[in-house]
Amino acid sequence: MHYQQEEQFRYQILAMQRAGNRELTVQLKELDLTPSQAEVLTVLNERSMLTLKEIGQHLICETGSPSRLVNTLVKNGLVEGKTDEQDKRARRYRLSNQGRQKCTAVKQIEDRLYKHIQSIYTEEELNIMNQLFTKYIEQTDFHSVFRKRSLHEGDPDSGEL
Amino acid sequence: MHYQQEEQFRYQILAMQRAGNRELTVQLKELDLTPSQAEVLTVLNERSMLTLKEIGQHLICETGSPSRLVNTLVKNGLVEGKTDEQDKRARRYRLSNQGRQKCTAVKQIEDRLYKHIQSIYTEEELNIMNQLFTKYIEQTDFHSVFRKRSLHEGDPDSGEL
DNA sequence: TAATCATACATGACGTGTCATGTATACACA
DNA sequence: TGTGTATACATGACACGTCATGTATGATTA
Repeated sequence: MHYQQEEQFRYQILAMQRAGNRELTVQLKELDLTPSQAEVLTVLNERSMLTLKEIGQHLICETGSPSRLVNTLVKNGLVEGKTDEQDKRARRYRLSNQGRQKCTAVKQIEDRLYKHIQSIYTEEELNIMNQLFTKYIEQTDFHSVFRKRSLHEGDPDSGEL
Repeated sequence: MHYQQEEQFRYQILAMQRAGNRELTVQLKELDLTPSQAEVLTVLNERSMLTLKEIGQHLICETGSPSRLVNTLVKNGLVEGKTDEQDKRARRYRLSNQGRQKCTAVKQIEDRLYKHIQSIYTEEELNIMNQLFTKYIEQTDFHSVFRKRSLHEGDPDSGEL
């Protein structure tokens, strides 16, 4: 078959993502959170008082602005938002106390996931894959997300907000 | 930071899948198809007269049975289904003529994607990643999908239907 | 045969990714 | 100032992945 490696690669990426997401979904259910919601909490835990647009720029999702996602978290009392004084179009969001508590619980669940990954791959193998992944992601819109969130190894800082 | 490599790995898998899916979505839009729908067509092109359950076992998706997905394709005239004679609970599906035509168009788009992957990675690099991915996927429900669809390199046959 | 359980599928619900569109505010500039 | 354009966000639409539940049919067995 033509492109056998490429086809396998494509579907295996899909399978890895789906499998990981399912695992996370199950674990996060006990916190009444979805993986997407947990990602927002994590972002707001690292940098507070972000606007919707800025939150979106830190997520591996959404071309547009994740208003529904954040509004669900506001409705559930995990995130507080208030209109920006300078720019009344924008709203700035931060974790509530309850949100901060959830966030530490999320961290524990993420740690479990990371331990699972460690049980499958050596640091060397992860390093190889991460470097190869970067080659692909560099060519996509997501590259800036990784820089902003300091998820790339050598990154000293994330640059401007 | 703890688990720096593992966290980067997790999010990069997500980003790769999202980026690839977006690219495919754009390309497939000119065929009025979604990536999921295209996957069903591809599966039915390789093996005809499958039941819903069997189709589901060949997709990288769905714990359950993808009835809506297939029904959309039936409604759009790309797939035909008829009740199984032996087992009246089951329905067997196959491509219509129109579905077969779409399928060749899908193949061209997939080839473009595979060429794009080739432009980023050498065969050697793909081989390394594929082997590492397999270590993860072996531990998930998706392992059987890859065997059934002969998407693993050494697979001589896919076993039973 | 009748009762029970398992299976194949359909369907409704929910959250989400994506796109298109609408609304309020900010800004630029004549 | 007023007018047009850009921006931040909200919202509706659609398809999908996931789960729970319902329905028809098949299989088992008392």
